[in-house]
Amino acid sequence: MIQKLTEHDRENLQESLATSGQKVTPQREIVFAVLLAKRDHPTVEDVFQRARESMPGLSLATVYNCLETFVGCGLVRQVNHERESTRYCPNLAPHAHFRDEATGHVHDIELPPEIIQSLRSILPAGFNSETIEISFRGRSQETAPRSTSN
Amino acid sequence: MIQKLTEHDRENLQESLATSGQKVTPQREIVFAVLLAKRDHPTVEDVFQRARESMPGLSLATVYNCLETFVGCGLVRQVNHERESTRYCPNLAPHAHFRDEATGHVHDIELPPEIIQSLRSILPAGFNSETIEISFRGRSQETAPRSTSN
DNA sequence: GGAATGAGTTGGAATGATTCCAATTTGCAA
DNA sequence: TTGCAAATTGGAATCATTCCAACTCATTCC
Ligand SMILES: [Mn+2]
Ligand SMILES: [Mn+2]
Ligand SMILES: [Zn+2]
Ligand SMILES: [Zn+2]
Repeated sequence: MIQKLTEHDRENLQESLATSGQKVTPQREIVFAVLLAKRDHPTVEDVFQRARESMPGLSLATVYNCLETFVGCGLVRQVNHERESTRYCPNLAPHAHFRDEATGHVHDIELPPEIIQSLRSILPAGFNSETIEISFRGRSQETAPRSTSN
Repeated sequence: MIQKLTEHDRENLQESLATSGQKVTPQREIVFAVLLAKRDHPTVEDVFQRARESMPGLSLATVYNCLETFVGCGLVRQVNHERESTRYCPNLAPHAHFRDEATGHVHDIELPPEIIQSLRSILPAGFNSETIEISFRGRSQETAPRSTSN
């Protein structure tokens, strides 16, 4: 069900792992491919189900391990909303998340650099932030079904 | 250990509860007082410990219940960071949170209305958001020990 | 080659915050 | 008083995540 990684994506995976002294494995390839295949912010369980179609023996523990590894080497971001299961996002561009309360879907919202700047500027002296997380909650008129893009 | 609610705070509690058809109880008074006494974004467990000093028989379940009730009637906000325990905040003014990775402390960051506006404006058409949450993560030069105000 | 080494994987057990539930207790109202 | 409905309580159940010990597999070293 899951298509192989493109040459480019595979290289990206390989290099990112290499920088933190880790290797590409069949499991990591598939988990990464699953994330790229459908960018709908899947939970670990979602990833597990999808990845299993290509690799039936894959274990849930390994999915947790792979995702943790990817987060560690900056290949993907974790996305948390309230107390729900953690979701994973391979979009590395600065962006916020919009959580549709009706459907549970999570959408990426592009974040202009000037907004990020103005946010940083509201921090009092002495506060140094490496990370800013912004999440919206509400309803959206769930438009285009959103293709199963790359 | 915990001082009683001021006349003003008690009224506030009473009215907020009333609007959603609920009543003031000794447990709710104490839990609310605990939140107001030390605005350090305590976890449920923190609140439980502090409240027990004034009411030894108080149960953890009740603390969960009270806090849920307060969130429901808009008296306090929940604050989540990553996968950690939920924290509670009685500051109703629009504000972001800064989580100090060194100490674990959570600080309120005032949020100017124009920032909120500009954030709303980045939402594509069709997205209606009722809530925006902003959280910073980083280090702060932990200044003034922050008084046990109010 | 064949053993040693070490990262990665696996299944299942352990954790821990939160939720559920059934039994009491409480505050009012009939 | 008696009866109710809401609130409280203690303990069990949930469930995402973490932990762990055994196993696999590729690579390095005689
Ligand atoms: Mn969607
Ligand atoms: Mn502090
Ligand atoms: Zn995203
Ligand atoms: Zn706050």
